[in-house]
Amino acid sequence: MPELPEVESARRVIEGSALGRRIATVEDSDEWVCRPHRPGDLGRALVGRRLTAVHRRGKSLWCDTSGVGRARTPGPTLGIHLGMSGKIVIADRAGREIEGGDYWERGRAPGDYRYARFTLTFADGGAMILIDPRRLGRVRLDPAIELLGPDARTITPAEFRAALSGGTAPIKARLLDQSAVAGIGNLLADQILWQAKVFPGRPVRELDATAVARLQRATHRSVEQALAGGGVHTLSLIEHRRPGGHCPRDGSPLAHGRFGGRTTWWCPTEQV
DNA sequence: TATAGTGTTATCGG
DNA sequence: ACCGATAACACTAT
Repeated sequence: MPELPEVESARRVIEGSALGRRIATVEDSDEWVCRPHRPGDLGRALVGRRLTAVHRRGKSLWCDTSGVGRARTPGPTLGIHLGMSGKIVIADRAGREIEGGDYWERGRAPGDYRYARFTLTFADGGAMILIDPRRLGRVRLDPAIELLGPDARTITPAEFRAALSGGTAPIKARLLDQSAVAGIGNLLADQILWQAKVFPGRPVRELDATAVARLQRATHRSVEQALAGGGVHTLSLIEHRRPGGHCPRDGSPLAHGRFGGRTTWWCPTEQV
């Protein structure tokens, strides 16, 4: 289930395997995932076009589309959000599947399309499919990407300081606020706070400059480690984030509670 | 059987 | 109005 690193691997799969193929049919009948569009809207907008590029900011993906036929005017962008249980599957011409990242701990058999919520069929016979059991993902045209904060992978120190300044929210709630910093989910937030040795419930206005700097470095380090390791599950705190788990640095029993509306785990001796 | 869950957003309350 | 907390969304796994 995707946070920034998993969404980036889905982006790379689309980039490597879906660009340039002409869209022949669109299955957009899931009115919840495709809201506010009506069934048929996405098909009318996309059939005959090709995906020409795929971008990511935070956990949001969007594809540029070509003009139809010889028309120069590009089409709308196709926005995709994976929600909590979304996954991109690409089938090549031979029907073989490439999955968008291995972040689904629970395996899915190739060819299991029970939870297909949106499908582009290409003229060459392949397809790009959004598999999403919980239907918390989203597909829509021309999504408002500008509402998101700077991407957590590339945010600058000045942008990071601005994102954390002002307000009274616990730092964990602010890290989860996609309009402040885009891409940090519940697990990544716990890892970042643990790495920076900051208590998740600390109000942002109480953070001094050194804590903010530690948080920024921890954000970059955690994102890069998760990208290299194949997902947020491979991060050190996350592997111990369960009942009976201990801090991988000092061995203290981990504490858990609720901040920003989400279950939170932390080291009660190091995170202050 | 009851509950929690790696995300987002509308709504509620201070 | 601003800010933060909460419930709802739909479904699966424990």
